[in-house]
Amino acid sequence: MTEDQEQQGHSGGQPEGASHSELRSIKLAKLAALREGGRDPYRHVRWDRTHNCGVIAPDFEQLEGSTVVLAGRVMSKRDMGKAAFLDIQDESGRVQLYFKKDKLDEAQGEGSFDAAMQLDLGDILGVRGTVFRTRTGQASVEVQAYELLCKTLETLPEKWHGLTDTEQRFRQRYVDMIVNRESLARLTQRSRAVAEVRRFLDQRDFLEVETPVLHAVCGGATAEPFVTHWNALKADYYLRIALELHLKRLIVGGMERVYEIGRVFRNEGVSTRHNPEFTMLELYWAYVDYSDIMQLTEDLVVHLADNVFQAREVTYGDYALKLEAPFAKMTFNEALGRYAGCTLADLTTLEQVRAQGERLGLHMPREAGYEKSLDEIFKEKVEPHLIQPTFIYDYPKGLSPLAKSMPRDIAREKGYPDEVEICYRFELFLACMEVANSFSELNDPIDQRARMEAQVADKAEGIAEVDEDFLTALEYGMPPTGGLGVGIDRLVMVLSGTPSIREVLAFPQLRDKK
RNA sequence: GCGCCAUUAGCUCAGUGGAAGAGCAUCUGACUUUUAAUCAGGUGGUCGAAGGUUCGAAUCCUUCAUGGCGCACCA
Repeated sequence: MTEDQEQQGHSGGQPEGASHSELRSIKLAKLAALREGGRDPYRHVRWDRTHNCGVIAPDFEQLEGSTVVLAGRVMSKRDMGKAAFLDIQDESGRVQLYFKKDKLDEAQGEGSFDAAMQLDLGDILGVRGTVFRTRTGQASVEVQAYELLCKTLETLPEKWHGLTDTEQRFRQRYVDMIVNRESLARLTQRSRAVAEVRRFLDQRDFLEVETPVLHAVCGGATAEPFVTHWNALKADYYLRIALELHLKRLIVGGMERVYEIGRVFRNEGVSTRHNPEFTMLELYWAYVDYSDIMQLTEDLVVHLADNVFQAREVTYGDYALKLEAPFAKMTFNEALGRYAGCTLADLTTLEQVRAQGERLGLHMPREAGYEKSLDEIFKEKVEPHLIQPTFIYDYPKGLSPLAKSMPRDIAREKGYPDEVEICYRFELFLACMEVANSFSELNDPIDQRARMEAQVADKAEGIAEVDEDFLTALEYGMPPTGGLGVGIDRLVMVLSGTPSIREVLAFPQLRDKK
C-alpha cells in the first residue's frame, strides 16, 4: 500500500469521490467511526445554551472574555492546519468559532482538534468557549469544548450562491431555510403577522372559533371545491371553500364578535397569487355595518405594517406602496367612471355591458351573464389601477349574493340608477390584488333563499345545493352584522413585499414528482 | 387546460453537430487570527426521460415529466 492509500483507509475505507452517493458514504463512514469511538452524535437529548449565536457580535462589549455555551449548524470551515475557524448559525444568526489545536487538545483531550476537523458543513455542533476578538476585529468564540449534536448525511448547497433552483427550494424548504436565511425570516414574519392578527382582534373582544373543514354542502363563496369521501357515512363531503356560513350561525346563536383564521380549499390552478389551499381570516361583528368593518380593516393593515413589518412603505415588484391611513375610498361606480369611462347608468342591461366591454377592447365571453360581464370590465379596466391601498365599495348586488341590498330610496339618493341594485359591500385592493372583502351581511332569510336558489339554478355558478340549515339559522334571526374576509397569504405578500404567494407559504403546492 | 422559457457533478453555472468543463463542496498534502482563507494534487456525470435524424447528438427533431413566467379559472 502506498501512503496515500493507507490514509484513504483511515478515512473509513469508503470510496473516495464526490458523487451524491459517495459524499454520503464518506459521512456515513465518519458516523460509523464516531459510534465506534463511543461518540454517537444522535445520542444527545439536550444542550443547555447560555446565549444565541446572533448576539455575540452585537453584544460583544458586554460578553468579551466571558464563557458562553452555544449551539448551531456548521456553515463554513476555514482550516489552517493547527487552527481553524468555523461559522455556526442558529435561529438568531451566525457566529465565528476559533479552534486552536494546542489549547483545545489541552482542554478537551488529545485528538480533539483533529476530530473537529472531521466535521462537515451542515453538522450541528454544541460548543463552550470564550468570547474574544480576532486580529482582524471579528467577534468570535474560542472553543474549549465541543460536542457533535447531530451528524449531517447530506451536503449543503454552495456557500456563495446558495440554493437558487426554485423547484428544489419549494420541495425541500428545509434546505432553503438553512442556506437562504431570508426564507426563514419571511416565514417567521408570517407567523408573527398571524399572531398579531389574533392579538389585534382579541384586544377588540373578538372570540376565536373553529368550524368544520368537512362540509356536506359547500357554500359561502363561488368556487370549485375539493371532494372527499366519508367512509362511515358512505357520503361525499367537500373541503370548505369559505368560513362564512358557519360563522354566521354563531352570530345567530348569540356570539357578537367572532373570527376564524383557517385553511380553505379551492379546486383551481396555481399562480403567483393563488394556492389551492390558503389561509383566510373571516370575522363577523354584530350590530355594525360595512363602514365600521372598513375602519377595522384599515386599522388592522396599518397595525400589522407598524408592529410586524415595521414599514409603512413597501416595495412590491414595480410598485412603491404607501400604507398610510386613510386609504383611498371609491365607489364601484366611481371607479368604473374613472377608469372605464362608463358608469352603472350606462350599464343597466347585459347588452349595454357587452357593448361597453367591446368599446373598451375587451373580449366578452358569450356565455357570461350580466354580473360576470360587468365584473370583467371591472377586473380588466379598474383593478390594474388599484396599486395604492384602495377601498372599493357599493357593489352591484348580483356580484354579492351574501351582502345586504341598499334600499331603493337610499340608492336613489346616492345617484344610482333604478335598474341596478346596489349592496353594502367593499373590497380592499393592494397592489392591484383583492386582499379583503366585506359586507353588511344579508339577514333577510327570504331574500337569502331567493339568491341562493338562483345561484343553484344558474348552472354556470357551479353551486350544487342550497345550505338549508344556514337558511333555517337566518330564519331564527341574525342581527344586523358586518363581516370581513381577508386573504392572509396575500396580505402577508403585500406587507412583506413578496410578489409570489409561494414565498409566504412554507410548503407551496407542487405536483407530486413520481 | 393553453403558450413561451428552463432542466449538464451534491450546489452555482459554461459548453449550439466532432474527446463532457469550471468554481464551490468533498478527498489527500502544506499552513496556529481566517473570513468567498490560501497553495498543490485527486475524485465526482444516465447532460430530466424515451424515441428519432446523423458517420457522429448535451447540442437538431418528436413525445413525455417537472419547474418558472404569462393566459384561463379564481381570492
